[in-house]
Amino acid sequence: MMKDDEAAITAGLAPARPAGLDRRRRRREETINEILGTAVQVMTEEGVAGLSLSEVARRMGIQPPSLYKYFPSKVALYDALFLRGAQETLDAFSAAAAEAEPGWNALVAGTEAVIRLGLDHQVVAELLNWRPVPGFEPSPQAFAPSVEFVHKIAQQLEIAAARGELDPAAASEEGLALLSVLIAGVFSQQLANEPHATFQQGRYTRLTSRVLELFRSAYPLKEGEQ
Amino acid sequence: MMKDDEAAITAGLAPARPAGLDRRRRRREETINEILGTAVQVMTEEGVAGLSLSEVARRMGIQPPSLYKYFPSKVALYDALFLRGAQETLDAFSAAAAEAEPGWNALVAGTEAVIRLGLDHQVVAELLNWRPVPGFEPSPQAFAPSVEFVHKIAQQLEIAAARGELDPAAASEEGLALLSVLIAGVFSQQLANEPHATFQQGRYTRLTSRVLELFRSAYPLKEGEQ
DNA sequence: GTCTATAGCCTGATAGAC
DNA sequence: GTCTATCAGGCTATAGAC
Repeated sequence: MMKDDEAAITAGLAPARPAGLDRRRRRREETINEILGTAVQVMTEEGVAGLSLSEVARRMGIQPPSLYKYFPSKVALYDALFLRGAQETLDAFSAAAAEAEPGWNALVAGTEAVIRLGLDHQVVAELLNWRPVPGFEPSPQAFAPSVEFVHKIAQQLEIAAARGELDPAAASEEGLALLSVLIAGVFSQQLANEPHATFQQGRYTRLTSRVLELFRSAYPLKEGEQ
Repeated sequence: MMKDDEAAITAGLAPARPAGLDRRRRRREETINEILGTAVQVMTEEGVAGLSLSEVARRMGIQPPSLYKYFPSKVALYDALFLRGAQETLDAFSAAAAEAEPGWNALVAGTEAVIRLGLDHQVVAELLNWRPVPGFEPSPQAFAPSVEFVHKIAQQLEIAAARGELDPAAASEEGLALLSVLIAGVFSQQLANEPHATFQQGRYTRLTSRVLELFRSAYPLKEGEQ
């Protein structure tokens, strides 16, 4: 059984000054990335919970014990996948939001970018948003980007309220919960019922902007607000 | 369990043949129900995909091969769980809707009942709404109640439109998709983030009526409609 | 319909040689 | 860091006695 070790992040950063060590570290990171990529492939075929270290090793042409030089346990591998996925999600939101006008427009752009990313990396999205692996919970470090992500959404809600694009009540716990319900609804319906559709054509994802407008209409500006 | 006591009691009273066959069939159904119930327990602890026939047998105090007298394979067991869950969901919706005024009120009552049922039977709800078991797809028979369920919702949308509670545009493919997005959003967020909360207290489920009102406002009556 | 026994796989993880 | 060898267990499913 899984010993339920510390789900430590194992992308160990050695102090490494000399040049030879640098190259070795780079090779190590490449191998780690190959393991993560192969793991995603396996999960895509066998389900998130169906990940098998033996199968990963088999596909990489190495022996299972070698994997333990990079990840001390299966849980640690899940943790690394979670961390990478959460960071990518945060980056996608930030990048899309940064290119739009701050406030409501940034929120819409960021949301769409995150849904698109999730469609492209479905198993990772499952790992991030649901709880498909009993016994696995992300470590605080792996979860940190997700926290930051929520924080950024709240920020944009506040900006939108300050700009008079939404009623200030939208920038609240309730507003955040409502927004997350709408986005999760679009995403989970699409994934469960039509996982291979594109964002544009998906029966549910194509409702994204309609749903976001619905959110906006839930917090209409009151008389006298800008 | 108590099955043995019951068998002992009825053994002396049972008339010759016809009733004997009857009793045997009833016992068989009881065993099947016990298997299904135990399977739900195991899935609750180990995840939907973590269901193990050996573990079911262990908890029932029988040997694994005995299970094969009732279900020819593990997939067949999943299928039976799916069928039972889908039927219960349909029944819950129908019962709640029947007690309310047909149309919008019935839709609201039915929706709430289904979400409550899902909260009480979370693993079954996962099996019904997501795809947690790679390689398992419900058979047409097991899926039939789900089809009927969607049909009933569409019916109530039409009734609501006919009664002038919604714009007729709500009774469309798009309206159905939008409604399913909203309900799935509430449910999946609650399950993923606060699975142990009650319907009343859940950070997301308590938004249910707010979200349904939002749906209604997405299809406002036009001038001149009743 | 229950059981024992077992086939024929799979898994995660460790020890230790090279 | 790679390997072989192996532990110690898990699993689904089948065969056949009772």
